[in-house]
Amino acid sequence: MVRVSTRDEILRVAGDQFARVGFKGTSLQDIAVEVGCSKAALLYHFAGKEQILLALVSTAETALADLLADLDDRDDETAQALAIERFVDLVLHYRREAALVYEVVPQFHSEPAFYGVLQHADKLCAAVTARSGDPAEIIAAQTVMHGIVNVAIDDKWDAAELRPALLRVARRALITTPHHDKD
Amino acid sequence: MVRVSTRDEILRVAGDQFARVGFKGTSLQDIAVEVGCSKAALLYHFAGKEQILLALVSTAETALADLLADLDDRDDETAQALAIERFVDLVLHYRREAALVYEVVPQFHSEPAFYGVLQHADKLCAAVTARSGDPAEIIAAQTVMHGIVNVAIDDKWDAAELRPALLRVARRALITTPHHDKD
DNA sequence: CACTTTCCTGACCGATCGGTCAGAGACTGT
DNA sequence: ACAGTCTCTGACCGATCGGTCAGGAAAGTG
Repeated sequence: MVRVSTRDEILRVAGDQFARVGFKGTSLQDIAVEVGCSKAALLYHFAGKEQILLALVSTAETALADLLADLDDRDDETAQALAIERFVDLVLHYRREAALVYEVVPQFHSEPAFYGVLQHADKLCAAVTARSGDPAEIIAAQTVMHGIVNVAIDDKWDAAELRPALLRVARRALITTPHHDKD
Repeated sequence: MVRVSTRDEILRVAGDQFARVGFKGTSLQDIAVEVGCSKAALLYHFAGKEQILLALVSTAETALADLLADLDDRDDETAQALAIERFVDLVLHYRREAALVYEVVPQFHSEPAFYGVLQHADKLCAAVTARSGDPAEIIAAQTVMHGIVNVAIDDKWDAAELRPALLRVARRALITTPHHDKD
């Protein structure tokens, strides 16, 4: 039996609920019941409901920052290919956190605490368009990225099945260089 | 000054709010304030909060059913091309309703009232994959469709700019026939 | 004119929301 | 044995939630 700290368990359960039914759609009571503790215990570990979300988002923000750092000294085409692959892997690894960044964070559009992660998401969007700046390419990138995050949330498919399929659709939709993608 | 019925105004405002911050994230009070009537007025026109959502979704369901009917007697490739184009136009015309179908309805997974529209969405998904049945193609279709709906919600772009871009990304990602798409 | 229907309001209801607080139990170092 | 810290609980708080209800203003209808 693995000993998991209550704090980690809260984050796991809350991330799952937030991603499935939204921030407002999840009550502290819901989380507490699934964790198996009292509502007051949640508020012992976190200063408030919003702080739980913040902790989850900051996990995603760190992962996103690492990804962007690896893209820095590459040329546009290499960075684009790498960004696509790393983005898919990131989303598959942090399914819930990614869903939060793309689904619930935008609802807090005036919250300064989320500026960082949204800025990172914008940079990543630029990377997967190979910094083209073309509005149509940006729209395409956002379509694919939002789509990937959405599909990754529901557990109809597992990661092994999802990864090649998502990589293929992303490359088809986003890479415009003459040579074609391989499966 | 155009006279709009309170009922239509409620649907407009509620659709907007539901799509932006979710069903649970929108209170009847919020809707009433923006409509400019009392909360009780909402409940005079609709039997409950959920009935407002239901009315909005049934609008989408009707539009979706019309789309599917046009696909019936076509061969797979023609139906696929038509489905993609009609889907984009449908989403651009019913932005809020489409967002509801793809974002908030799945949160009510056990609600029989939504079975119809979800079934329609599944059929449409099959159509845009040219009925291939290949899991990878289904994943691709769901990615693109979810992405399109997501991008269409926020009003960063207008329909005129969005339409060609969405059509292009959808065709690139989903059409596998040897001949390529044109812009 | 009286009568009905349509549309809407303000007051109110119980339930649930996020959050506070005093204190209990377990463990640690002295 | 004692004090202190960490983790957690049950009782409780004011605010807000979705929803109900009696009744009023306005507009048709006889």
